[in-house]
Amino acid sequence: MTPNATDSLIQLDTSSLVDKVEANLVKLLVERKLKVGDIIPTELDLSRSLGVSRTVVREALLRLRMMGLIDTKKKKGSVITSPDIFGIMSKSMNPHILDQDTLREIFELRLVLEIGMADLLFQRITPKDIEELKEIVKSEPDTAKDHIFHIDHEIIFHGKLYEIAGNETLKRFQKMLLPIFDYVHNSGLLKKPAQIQKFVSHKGLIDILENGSPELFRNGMRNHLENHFLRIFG
Amino acid sequence: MTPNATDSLIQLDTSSLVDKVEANLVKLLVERKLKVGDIIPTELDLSRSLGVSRTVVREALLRLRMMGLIDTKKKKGSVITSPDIFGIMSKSMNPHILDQDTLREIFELRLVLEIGMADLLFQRITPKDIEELKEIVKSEPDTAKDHIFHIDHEIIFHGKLYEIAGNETLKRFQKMLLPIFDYVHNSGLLKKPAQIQKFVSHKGLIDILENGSPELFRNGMRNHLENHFLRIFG
DNA sequence: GTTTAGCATTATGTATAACATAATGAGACT
DNA sequence: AGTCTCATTATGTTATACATAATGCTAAAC
Repeated sequence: MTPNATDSLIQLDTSSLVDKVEANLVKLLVERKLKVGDIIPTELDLSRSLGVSRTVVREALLRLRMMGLIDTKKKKGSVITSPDIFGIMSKSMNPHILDQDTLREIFELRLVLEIGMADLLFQRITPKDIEELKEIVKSEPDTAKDHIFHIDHEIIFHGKLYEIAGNETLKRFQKMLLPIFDYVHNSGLLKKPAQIQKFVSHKGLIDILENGSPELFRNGMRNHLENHFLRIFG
Repeated sequence: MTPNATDSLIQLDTSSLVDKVEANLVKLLVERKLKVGDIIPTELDLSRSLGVSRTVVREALLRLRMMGLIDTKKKKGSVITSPDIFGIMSKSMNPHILDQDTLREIFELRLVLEIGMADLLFQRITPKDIEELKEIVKSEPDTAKDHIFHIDHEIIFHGKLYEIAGNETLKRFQKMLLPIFDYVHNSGLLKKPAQIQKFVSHKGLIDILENGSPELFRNGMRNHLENHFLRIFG
C-alpha cells in the first residue's frame, strides 16, 4: 500500500448521545456485576447523573429493554432480567419481511439442528420420554398409506424431541424457526415440489432412541428429513 | 374445570401506545409490500397521521431500527432494510451478562451446528475449498505432539467450514456463538477439565470431505469434538 | 459549462416542561 | 389484623423549542 493523505486521520466518533448512554449503562451492568432482580436508578436519576436529558436516557433504556437486559415496570423502575436472546430476534422473524435468501437459509438451519442434536437427546432422554413419544405417534395417521404430509404432527413430534434435548435455548430457537420453516415449506420458494414419501418414520426414530446410538439417530433423522433435503438440493 | 368468576372476563389490552404504533408500522411494511430501499414517512408525518406524539413514533421507529427493519438517516428519513436477525441478537450476546445456564446451552448449540451441517458441506464444497482447507491445516502445529488445545486454529478451520456450507445465516450465527464458546471454554463454568486429546484431526476431517460421505463426516466431526462433549456430559 | 462555495431547507437528534397513569406503600379507619 | 383511601413516585405521553447534519439549490468562480 502506498501512503496517502488519509492515513493520519483518526476515526472520529459519530455515535449519538443515546449510543454513548447505552454503552455506559451496559458497562455499568457488567462492572457492577448486577444480578437479576437488582434495580437500576430511575430515569430522572440517570438523566441527572449522566448529564443528559431524560429523553436520551429513555431511548437508551428502551434499547436495553429490547435486548432483554431489563424489564421496566411503572413506579418500580427498571430491574435487571436475564436476557432472552431469542425473544428479541423473534420479533423480526416475520416471513413477510425477511428476504428469500434468508428464508431459505433458515429452512436449512432447522434441518441442521435436528440432525446435530442427537448426542444431547441420547444423553438426556428418559424412559418416560420414550413413552410420551410413543403416545404422540399413536395418534398420528398412517402416513405410509395416505401419503399426506402432516405438518402438525411433525411439529408435535419434533417439538417433543427438542424438549428432550434439554436445551432451552435450542428449544426456543426451534420454536422461532418452525413458523418460518412452515412458511417456506408451503410457499413456492423452493423450486422442487414436496415429496410425500417418508423414508424413516417417527416410529423408526423412536426405535433408534430406544435401542440405538447417537450415530444411528443422526443417520435416521437425516433420512427422515430426506424430503426436505431433496427440496433444497434437488 | 369448574366455572369461576373470572371466566367471563376478557383479556384487556395492556399494551402501551408505543406497542400499538410499532405493530401498526410493521403491518404497514408487510401490507404495502415495501421493498428494501423504500422510504417511510417522516416522524412528523407519522405522528400526525397516527394521531400520537412524535415521541411515541420515535420510540416505535427505534424498535424497528433495533429489529433491523429500517435504517434511519438524518434528513432522508427511514429506509427499509433487510433485517439482520443475528446482528440484533449479537448486541445482547455479552458473556458477562448472560446467565450460566444460557452460556452452557450456547456452548452446546455450537456443537450441534457443527455436526448437523454435514449435508450442506458436501453439497456445496468445491475442489478449491479442499485446497484451502489443506493450506489451513498446513500452518497448524502438530497437535498430536505437543498436546495443546489451539483455539485460534480451531476458529480458522471451523470458520472455513461454515463458509463452505454456503449459508450466510448459519455463518453469522456461528460468528456470534464463537466468542461465547471460547468464553465458556476458558471459564470455570464446565466442571470437567478440558482434555487435550484430539481423536479425529482436522486432517482427518478433510480426508472425509474429499473421499467420504455426509454420514462419515457427521461421525468424524462428532469424534473431533469429543473433548468438548466430554466436558458437558462427563 | 462545470465546479465549488455557501446558504436555505428539512428531518432527525436532544432538551425541557408539563401532565397522565398506574403501582406502591403508608396511614386512617373499622 | 384487615382493608380502604390517598399521597407519593416513577414511568408513559404530549408539546414545544432548538441543535445538528444531510440534502439540494443557487450563485460565484474558474
